Amino acid sequence: MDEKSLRILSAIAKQKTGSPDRIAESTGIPKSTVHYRIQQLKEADVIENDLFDVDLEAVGLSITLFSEVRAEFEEGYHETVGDELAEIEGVNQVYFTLGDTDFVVIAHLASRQEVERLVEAFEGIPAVERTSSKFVITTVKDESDPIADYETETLVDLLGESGDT
Amino acid sequence: MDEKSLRILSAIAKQKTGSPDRIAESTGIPKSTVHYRIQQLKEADVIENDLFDVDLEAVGLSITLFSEVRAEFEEGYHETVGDELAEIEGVNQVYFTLGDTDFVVIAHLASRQEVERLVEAFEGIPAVERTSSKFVITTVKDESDPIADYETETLVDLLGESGDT
DNA sequence: ATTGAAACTTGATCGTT
DNA sequence: AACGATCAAGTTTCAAT
Repeated sequence: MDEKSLRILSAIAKQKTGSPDRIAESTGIPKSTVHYRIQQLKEADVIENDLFDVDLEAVGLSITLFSEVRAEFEEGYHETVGDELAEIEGVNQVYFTLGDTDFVVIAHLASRQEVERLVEAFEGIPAVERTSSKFVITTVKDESDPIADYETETLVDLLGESGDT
Repeated sequence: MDEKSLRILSAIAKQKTGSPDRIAESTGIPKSTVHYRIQQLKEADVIENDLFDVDLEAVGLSITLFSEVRAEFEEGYHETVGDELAEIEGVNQVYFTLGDTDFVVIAHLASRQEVERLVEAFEGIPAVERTSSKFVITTVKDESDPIADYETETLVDLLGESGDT
């Protein structure tokens, strides 16, 4: 991972396209080189896939639910609980966190009924002790792909430590 | 938004590609029709853009930070505070939530120093009262695009209410 | 590893139903 | 609005550096 690859990644994120042509144009790097690099990045699983940004409102998933799920567990139990949470229909993200050692669950849902269904499902898991939920009123910012957030040079600085091609 | 468009959206999410060819192949809908529908969806801003999934670990952004930011404010102040939070370098998502009426901030960062910088930046905002942060240890699930999570038929059911072409 | 140019694959367009 | 055939545009490969 070197400066050139980061410039390409940054350009992809900024222009929100992976087209070799457009990336070549904006970076000044020839398109066959861009292509070559993107291949490498895919092979190294740095880039996983390309997909579309979907407007959640437009498809009816207008409710964003944050839940903190606290669970009582023995050693290793958290993986099981995490997986169980992840499998619930409608759950999009599950994080196991340090500190309070509980789960943060994020879901995008279509109706209040869906919310109720989810909370019930959470509490249906034996190990789950307590859940607390909050709804999103306004999404101030949703830049799920963070690469564009950093200036290329910042990234280069940050990555000065690990160095392999 | 009808059943056919949803089948297409679902296929896009599942196969993680927007290629008319591949969507046509998997849905049985002719590719020129798929193309036509995707155009419509783009025009209606249902599909916003295509982009790449980037492995955050691989680019050095291995720390995920959740922060709850509580702010004291008068009427309308929350937009200002939300924007200020969103502008901080490294912040990826900012939600204003109901219930405790505070902000949830999600950031992907490269180092502890970055974490400290962020927390300081949060607390540098005059209206901010209190912040509490937690780190992600394990990402159990990260399906940022939720469409694939729902079976097509579930989506069709959910969308039975609103109907425009 | 990089590149320019050639070869090919794919997405976008057009005309018909 | 849907679709099959056509065209334009794009990506991928190749050979040379």
